[in-house]
Amino acid sequence: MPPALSPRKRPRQQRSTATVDAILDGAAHILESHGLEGFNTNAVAVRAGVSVGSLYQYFPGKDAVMAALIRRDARDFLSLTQDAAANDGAWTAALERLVDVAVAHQLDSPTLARILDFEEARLPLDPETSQAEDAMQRLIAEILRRAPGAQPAACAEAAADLLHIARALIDAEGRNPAPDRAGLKRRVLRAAFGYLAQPPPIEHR
Amino acid sequence: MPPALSPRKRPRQQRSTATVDAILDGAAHILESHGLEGFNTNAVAVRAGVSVGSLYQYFPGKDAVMAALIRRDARDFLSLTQDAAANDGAWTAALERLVDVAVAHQLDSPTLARILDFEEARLPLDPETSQAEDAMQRLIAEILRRAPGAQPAACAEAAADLLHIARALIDAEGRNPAPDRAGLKRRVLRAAFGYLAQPPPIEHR
DNA sequence: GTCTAATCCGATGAAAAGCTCACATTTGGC
DNA sequence: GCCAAATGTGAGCTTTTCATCGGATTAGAC
Repeated sequence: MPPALSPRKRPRQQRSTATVDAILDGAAHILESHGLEGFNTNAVAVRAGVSVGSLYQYFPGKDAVMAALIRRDARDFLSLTQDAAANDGAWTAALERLVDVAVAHQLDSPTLARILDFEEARLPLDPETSQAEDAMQRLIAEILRRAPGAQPAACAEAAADLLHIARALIDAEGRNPAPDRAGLKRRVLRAAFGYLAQPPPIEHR
Repeated sequence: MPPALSPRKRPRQQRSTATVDAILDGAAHILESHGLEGFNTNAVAVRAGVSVGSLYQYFPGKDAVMAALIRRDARDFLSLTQDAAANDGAWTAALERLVDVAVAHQLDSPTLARILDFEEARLPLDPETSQAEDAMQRLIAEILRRAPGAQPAACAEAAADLLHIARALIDAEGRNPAPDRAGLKRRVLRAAFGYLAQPPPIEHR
């Protein structure tokens, strides 16, 4: 039976939460610098400055570390997103802030972002992660509903599409050695507003 | 030293090219059904109905198998693309055919497509693959130049963006158990034509 | 039919990675 | 200070995967 994904033991003292954090930081660092190939429990433990044994105290296996990393990232990103989506001002301004946040977040560790995205599709994601994912999508849909002429029913679909589009463009730019943030932002906004302005094409028979 | 990526030996007889094909088919099948985790040389050989030894006759290591798979896929996709981009009719019709081809190709083996895409970012790609990639982008850019009011200089960037956007949307739909091809096509076209219709947003200071 | 080069085979060793466990150390409550 | 519970350690066992090599088999030229 493959090891489970949920944490093995909950840290009770302060030092152990520090250990868990160190492990996640170490994992993130290794993924960013050496990719999935370099990601193994021994390397993560060394990088985190703890022993493998400690790692296995809190995580039943390496996939559990990955799942925890995904969860943490989803949490962080949702939090940033919620700040950016504050309900004041024009909906276009909110969308721009959202793009800003996404660009900053994903371009900060482009390789890591890419890997987490990939792994998220493979791992059965825990409730908290999928909840965060849903919340983010609803948040975007809410903004889209503030657009004049928006069809409320179609906003969920549009939100999902916009998320995927933005991720893809940022991700591609992140593979460049010297990403052009301003140009990237311009292109993401162009794609987003273009998608929204475009009346859905007529279905062919 | 990690094994190289270029093929080790070129097949000379008919049966050996059949072996190489079987290996690539086996690899594709395993990636589609068991993902990257299931992808190891022994499993590929078994699935291909050959022995590991034969695999290593033609590939110096598993990454070489992956590289060959990526190369074959790029070749195939470029060929389909070239057919679809035939220079007759409206540019919009050509773009629609392109989307059709992309949807069909990528939705045929969604997991495989996703993995190849991911691995392409990791592996140093051989000349033929990057050449095919370039050709495809130029092909799309050519179509975009036929659009009225198109800025020829900006078409390369737009082509790259459209490729990424289409890939992302198809990929996302491919993760559904029952993809909705028609709806997907509609959304991809919406994103594409929307992007193209949208005047690039003004740069903020 | 014979001969040579090409191809194929798969047991087997080497290497890497996953994971455990017996024991050491630290913490916090009393 | 003392003690129980929590936490930390890392050598080393197990499992998985990579890759090779000596020898068997097959194809195609003559």
